[in-house]
Amino acid sequence: MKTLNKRDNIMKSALALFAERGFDATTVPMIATEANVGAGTIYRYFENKEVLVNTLFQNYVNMFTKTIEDGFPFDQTIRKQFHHIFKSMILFTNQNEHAIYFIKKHSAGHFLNDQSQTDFTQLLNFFRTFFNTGKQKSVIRNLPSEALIAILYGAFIELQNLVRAGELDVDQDLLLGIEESLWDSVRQQ
Amino acid sequence: MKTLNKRDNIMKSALALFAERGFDATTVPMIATEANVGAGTIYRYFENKEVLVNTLFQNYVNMFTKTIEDGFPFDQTIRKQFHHIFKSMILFTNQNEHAIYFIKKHSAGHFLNDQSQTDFTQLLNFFRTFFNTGKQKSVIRNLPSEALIAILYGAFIELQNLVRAGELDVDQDLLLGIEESLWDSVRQQ
Amino acid sequence: MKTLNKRDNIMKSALALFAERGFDATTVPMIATEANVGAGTIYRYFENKEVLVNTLFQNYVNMFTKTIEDGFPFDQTIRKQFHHIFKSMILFTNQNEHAIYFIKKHSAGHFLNDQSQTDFTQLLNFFRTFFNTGKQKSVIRNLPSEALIAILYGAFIELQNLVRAGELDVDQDLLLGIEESLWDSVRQQ
Amino acid sequence: MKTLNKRDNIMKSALALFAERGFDATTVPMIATEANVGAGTIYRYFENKEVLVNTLFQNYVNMFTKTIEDGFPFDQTIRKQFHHIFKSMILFTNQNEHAIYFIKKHSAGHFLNDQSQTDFTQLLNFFRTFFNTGKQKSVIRNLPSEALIAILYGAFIELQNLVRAGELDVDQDLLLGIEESLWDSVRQQ
DNA sequence: AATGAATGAGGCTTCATTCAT
DNA sequence: TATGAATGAAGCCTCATTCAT
Repeated sequence: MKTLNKRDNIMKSALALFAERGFDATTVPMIATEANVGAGTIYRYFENKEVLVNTLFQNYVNMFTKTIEDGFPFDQTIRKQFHHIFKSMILFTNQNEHAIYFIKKHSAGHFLNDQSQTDFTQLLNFFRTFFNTGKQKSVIRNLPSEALIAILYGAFIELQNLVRAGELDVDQDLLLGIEESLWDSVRQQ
Repeated sequence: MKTLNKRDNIMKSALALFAERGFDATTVPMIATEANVGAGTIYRYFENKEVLVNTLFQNYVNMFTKTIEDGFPFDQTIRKQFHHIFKSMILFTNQNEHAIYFIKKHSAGHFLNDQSQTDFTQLLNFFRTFFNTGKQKSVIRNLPSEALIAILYGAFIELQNLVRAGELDVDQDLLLGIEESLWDSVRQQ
Repeated sequence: MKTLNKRDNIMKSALALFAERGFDATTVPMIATEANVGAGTIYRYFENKEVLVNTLFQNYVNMFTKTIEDGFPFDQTIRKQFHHIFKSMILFTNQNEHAIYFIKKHSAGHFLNDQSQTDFTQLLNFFRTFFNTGKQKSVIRNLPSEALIAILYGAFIELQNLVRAGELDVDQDLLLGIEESLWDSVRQQ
Repeated sequence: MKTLNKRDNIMKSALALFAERGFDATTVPMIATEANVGAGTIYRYFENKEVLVNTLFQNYVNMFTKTIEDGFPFDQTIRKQFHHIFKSMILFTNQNEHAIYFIKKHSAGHFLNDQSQTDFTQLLNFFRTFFNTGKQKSVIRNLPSEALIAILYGAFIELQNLVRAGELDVDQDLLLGIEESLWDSVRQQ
C-alpha cells in the first residue's frame, strides 16, 4: 500500500468499501480513513462521490472487458473460447479482489451515468457476440443470448460471492468442475 | 391497489422501491408517496425503517420457502423434484413481482436481524438438502452444494432480472429451454 | 376516578403527568391513555395542549390562593396569620396531590399566557401583602418581600418535593418543626 | 464571547437556553444559532443532545461542589462553616450565570445518566454531612437533614431566581440579611 | 359525543462537501 | 498540495392535531 499514490489509494479503499457495504452505506470519511488521507483530499482527485463511483465502475468494467478480450482465440473452437472466457474471469477476480462483487452490486445503481452504462453494455456485448456465434455454429443452446449471459454471469458472480465470503475454497479440481457445469448450461446438448 | 389495506399498501410500495433502489437509497417519504399515505402513517405499522425491511424480507423469504416446499414430490425422481423447484420459483416470481430481486439485493444487508438471517438460511437449506440427496444418488454433479446453489440461484435471479427489466419475454418454450439449461448445469453428465 | 366526568378526568391525568414529566415531555396520547379516553376527546374539552396547561395552571393557582385566603385571620397576630398560611399550604398539598409541584415546575413556562401569569402574580401578592404588613409591625425581618416570599415558597416547595418522592415522612412533630424553621427564617429576631 | 473556543461557546449557549426554557423546550438549532455555529457543529463536540446536557450538568454540579469544598473551615464553628457555604454559593452563582438555575431545573430530569445522578448526590452529601455534624453539636435544628437541605437549597435557589430575573438587586446588606435569615431557619434556637 | 387512524410540521442527527489554514 | 473543522441540506422519526366513522 506504500507504493500506491494517493489517487490509487483512494480508489482501492473505495472499491473495498463499496463492495462490502454498497455505495449508499459508505461515507466519504470512511473512505478517507481507510485510505489514510483527509476527507477533503478525495475531492482533489474526484469531483464528488458519484464521480468516484462511476470512475471506479468504468475502470473495473473496462479492465474486465480487456481481460476477456486479451488473447481471445477467435480462430479456435467455441469450447476453447469458452475456456478462455472462464479463465479470464477467474484471472480478473484473482487480480482484482472485490472488483467483481463491486461491479455486480452497483451495475444497476441509481448513480451510474451514461458512460458507465455504455461500458457495462460493451462488456455484455462481448458475451452476446460469443453466444451468437456459438448458436450459429449450433454449439451453443438455442436460447436468447440475454438469457445465456444471465445464466453464465449470474452463476459466476454468485460463485465468486461464495469464495469471497470464505464459504468455498477454490482448487484446480473445483474450478474444472465449475467450468464444466457452466459450459453444460450453455452448450447445445 | 384500491382493495389493499394501508399496511399491505405500504409493504407493496416498499417492496418495489427496495427492489429498485435498495434499502439505503430508498427514503421513507418515497415509500409514503408511493403508497399514498403520510410519512407518519408508516410508523403506525412498522416501528422503523429497519423493522419494515426485515418484515418484508422474512415475509417473502418464507413465502418463497413455502412455495417450494408445497407439494414437493419427495418420492419421485430428482429430475421431477428439480422440475417442481423450477416451477415453484417461476410461480413465486409471477405471483410476487419484485420479491425475488428484493430478496437477492438485500440478503447480505447490514440491517438484517437474526430472524431474517435464520429464515434465509432455512431457504438455502432446502436447496442444500435437495442437492445432497441428488449427489448421493449420483444424479447431481459432484460439486459442493454451496456451489450448486450459487449456480442455480445466481442464474435464476439474473434471468428474472432480465424479465423484470423487460429485456426477455417469457413463453412456454423459453421456460422449457431455461429449465433444461439449469438442469444440465447441475446434473451429473 | 369513576365518579369524575371526562373533563375532570383529563385534568387530573394531565396534572399528574405534567408534574411528573413536565409539559414538553408529556404527550397528548399519554394524557389520553392515563385518562382512559381517546386522544381526540381531549380536544373536545380543550382547544389544544397549551390551553389545557394554562387551564390547569390557573385552576390550581387560584385554588391555592383561595385556600390561603379562606378564613384568613386578618385581625390576629402575624404569627397566627403565618400559622394559617402554613396550615393552608399543607392543606392544599394534601388535597391536591401533584398540584404544588405542577405549579412550581411550570410557573416560568414558555407556554403560560397572560392570564396564567396574572393569576400567579395574584398568589404572590397575597404573600407580599402579608410580609409588608409584618414588616410594618416590626414582626417580620427587614428584607425585600420578594426575598421573603422566595425563602418561604422555595423552601416549602422543596420540602413537598421530598415528601412527594417519599424521602420524607410527615407527622405532626415534623410539621411543627418545619413551621418553626420557616417562621424563624422570616420573623424579626 | 470572542475569546471562547467553539466547544465552550456551545456549552455557554446551551446552559443559558436550558436554564431559560428547559431541556425539552430547547432545540438543537436554537443552541446553534445562539452559539453562532452550524447545527452540525454541535455534534462534533457532543455525541447528542443528551450527552450535551449531561456534560453540562456534571460540569456545573462538580464545580459547585468544588467551590463549596474549597477552603472549607472544618476546624471552625458551625456558624463559620455555614458562612463559608453561603459565601461559596454566592460566589458560584456570581461566577456562573444561569448555572444554579440550570442545575435546579434539571436535577430530576429524565435524561440524566447515572454519572450525573451520582455527582448530584455527592453535592447533596456535603450538605448532609454538614447538617449531621451540626445536629450532633446541638447547633443545628433537630430536623431530618433532608428537610434542612431542602429548606436551605430551595430558599437559596428561589432567591437566585429572583436575582436572575432582575427582581432583586443584591448589595452587601441584603446578602447579610439573607444569610441571617437562612441561618435562623436551620440553627437550633 | 367519542374515537383513534391518519397526517405533516418540526425536531434530532448524519454526512457530502467546502474552505481556511 | 493536504487537511479536517465546519456547514446545512436532507433523512428518520415523533407527536399535536384533525376528521371520518
